[in-house]
Amino acid sequence: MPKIVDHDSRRQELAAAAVEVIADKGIENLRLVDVAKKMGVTTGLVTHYMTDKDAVLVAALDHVAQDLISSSEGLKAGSLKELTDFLAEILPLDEHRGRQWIVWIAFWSRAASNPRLAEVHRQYNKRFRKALAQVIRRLNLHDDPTACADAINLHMDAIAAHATLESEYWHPKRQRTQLKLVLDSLLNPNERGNHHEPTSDTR
Amino acid sequence: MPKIVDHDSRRQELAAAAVEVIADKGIENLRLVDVAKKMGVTTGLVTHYMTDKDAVLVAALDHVAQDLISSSEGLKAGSLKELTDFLAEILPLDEHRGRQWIVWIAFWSRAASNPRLAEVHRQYNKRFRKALAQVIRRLNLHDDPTACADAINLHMDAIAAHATLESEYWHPKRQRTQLKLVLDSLLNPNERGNHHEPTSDTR
Amino acid sequence: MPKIVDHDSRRQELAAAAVEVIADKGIENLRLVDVAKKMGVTTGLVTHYMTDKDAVLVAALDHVAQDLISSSEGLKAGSLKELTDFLAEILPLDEHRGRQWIVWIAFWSRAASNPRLAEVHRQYNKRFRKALAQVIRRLNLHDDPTACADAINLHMDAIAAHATLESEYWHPKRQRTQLKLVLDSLLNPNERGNHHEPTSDTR
Amino acid sequence: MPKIVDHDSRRQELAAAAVEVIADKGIENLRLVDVAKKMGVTTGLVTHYMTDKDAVLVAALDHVAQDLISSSEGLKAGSLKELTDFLAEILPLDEHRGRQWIVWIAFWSRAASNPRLAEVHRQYNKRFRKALAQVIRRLNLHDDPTACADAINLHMDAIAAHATLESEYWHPKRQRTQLKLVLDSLLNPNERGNHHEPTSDTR
DNA sequence: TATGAATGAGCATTCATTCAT
DNA sequence: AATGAATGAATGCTCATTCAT
Repeated sequence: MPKIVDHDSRRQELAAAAVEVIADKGIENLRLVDVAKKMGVTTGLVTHYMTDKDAVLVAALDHVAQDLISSSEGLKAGSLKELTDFLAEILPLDEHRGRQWIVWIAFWSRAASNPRLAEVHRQYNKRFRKALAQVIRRLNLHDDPTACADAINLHMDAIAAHATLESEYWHPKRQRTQLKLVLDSLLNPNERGNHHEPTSDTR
Repeated sequence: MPKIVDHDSRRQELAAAAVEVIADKGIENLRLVDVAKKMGVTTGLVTHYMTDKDAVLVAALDHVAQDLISSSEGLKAGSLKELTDFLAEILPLDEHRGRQWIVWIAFWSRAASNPRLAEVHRQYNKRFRKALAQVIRRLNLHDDPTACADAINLHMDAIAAHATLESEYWHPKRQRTQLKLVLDSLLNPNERGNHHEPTSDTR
Repeated sequence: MPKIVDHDSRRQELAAAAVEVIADKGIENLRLVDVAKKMGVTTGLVTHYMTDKDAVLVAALDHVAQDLISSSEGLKAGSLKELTDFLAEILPLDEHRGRQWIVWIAFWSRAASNPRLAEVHRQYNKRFRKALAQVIRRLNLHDDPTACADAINLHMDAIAAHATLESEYWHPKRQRTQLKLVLDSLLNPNERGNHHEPTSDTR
Repeated sequence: MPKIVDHDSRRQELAAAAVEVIADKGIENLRLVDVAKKMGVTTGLVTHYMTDKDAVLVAALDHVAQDLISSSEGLKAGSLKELTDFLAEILPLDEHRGRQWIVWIAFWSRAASNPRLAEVHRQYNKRFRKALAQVIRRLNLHDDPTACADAINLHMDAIAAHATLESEYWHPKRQRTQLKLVLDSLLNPNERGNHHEPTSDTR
């Protein structure tokens, strides 16, 4: 009997390898040979588990999104401070997070012309916004949790995107300050009474 | 006697054609042949005016950035309302602006592995932030104009990016609401006294 | 204790499966995986019983040739009519025969660059011609049985080949008419006295 | 202005080169690189004039069919003898004709799974049969010219096919004898009155 | 005996780039 | 200035074959 291999874990390894290559060379320079090399296998192995290059891209996007977003679900934050800290932990403040964001952002333009990638993007954003809205609602931080969750979702992406492009300007301290500035402006734990009418759209 | 041709305007036409192709097919599907076809000329013409494909990309990025940013410099906004309206005008609320943003965003990941593109990005962001900071300072909307300008710069990119990916969710109305939410939270024409200490960095 | 397996029957199954795949997809699209799939086994099984792809091809050709030719040996035809009927039975008048001929013909070009396949072809043609010549001689249908057998051998292949390519034109009725036309012209049960001198070559 | 090139003649050269390669190595071993090499150009040139490999195949088939069939149209044969001689001239009696027939036959199985190739095959057979039928009718060689033309069309293909597979057995003399045997049996310049009822189908 | 994981050579195809005209 | 013919490197993908289990 041949070696038994867990197909799923093999696909995860491939996705992880693809993520590394994208972080290193950019998505436009992703070659299946490099993904294989990074895993120490051959090109044939890659197409053995993935139907084609597109599938590798989808797997890579999904993999990195999982890493970035997963911890947000079931978030136990008990205060604005804790929420801020949690979000700061996701920002590209260190090498590892930086590489993840490079990959996440690399797919933005790709998704514009690739429905499958766009769908993955949509799903993860939706989950992230939902998780955020729950916390905002629970802690009573704003009377339009949906719009606020939207704003935070956007701002996280934006800080990260600019940090990958202008890393010198967007050093860790500035990222934190920026995050705090926006969260503090948007959310107010004590003084309620917001002039924005809640958005009814809850999708 | 050779035909007299305005080199600069020819290069502008090429850049504009490249922008169209990118908006249509995505930057990863940009072929020089298609750029030439869009202009009704041959491939040779493209390489006659541009040293190589990279130069075409730089020109395209520069072209679209010019379109998006130019109006912000020397901005005459006399109130928060006018600033908001001006910014809304830049958002991808219509087809034309939408295509411009697709292109601008397409270069985000590209810039990560291409210094020349990153440089263009940096320059335009800097100019945009500077223009915004001036208005904020002039109208006395916040006591840390730089950080606020940063936040707005980020948020504009973020709204646009998500709008290109999730156009259904980010319909024009939601884009406006989101913009207003953030600007109103950040900037306050009357009630001054901000708890953030001004950032000293002014680059 | 290892399972007891009849090697020969296993190889026959493989050959039959290969024949089906060729009839379905064409010989140039024959993949060993598909042969395995058709049998419900794995690729490894195929190479376990066949040294390589070439061996599979040879086996498939042999298998289909056997089906097409076998009944001709020891043919008991007692008249031109019976001979004609027998030959008609081999023609691609129905789905089953049609598929067999597709495969037989598929090997014609293949054999041109593959000695082993050419050899199989030669052997079966020789046996078929010999069987035909015997009948012609026995029934005294022509005084050059060899040349006549050649002609019939050729014509059977030709009708079948054209029938696979132009199935609409070469509908069953036309195939029969054509066969009868040629046999009646060539062979004459009563009126002997033929102006062709018998070919001496009997290989 | 660049070198002006006659696209059509370039495509003809490519087709001719492809024919040579097929005759040399068999259609299943046709590589575009070899076609290019045979012409002394590069692979890029091939795809510059042909959309893909399939187009090369179609062009090659068309090219060889033209060579084989063309002379039959407007055939001036004034007797059965002249018709026989004309047909003999087409048979693979020499190296050159032999190579052409190898290619023509190579496409038989290919056509079974490729509609475009099948169509070319059909067209040329139709034209050849039509040309033959005209001669038979003009010389009054048979009262069912269509069926006879069919028979001759078939028999030419069959002799050639077997000659490529069993060249030793089907030496030039046997090919001629076989052709004469069948033509003489089928067609009779003097003794008319055929027992076959003419086929009405004239397509 | 049979499996199926892994290999890696082979090949069509794409496309930026060059250059003679 | 502009053309477009030709190049050739680069790369995704296919698939026969090997081999450990």
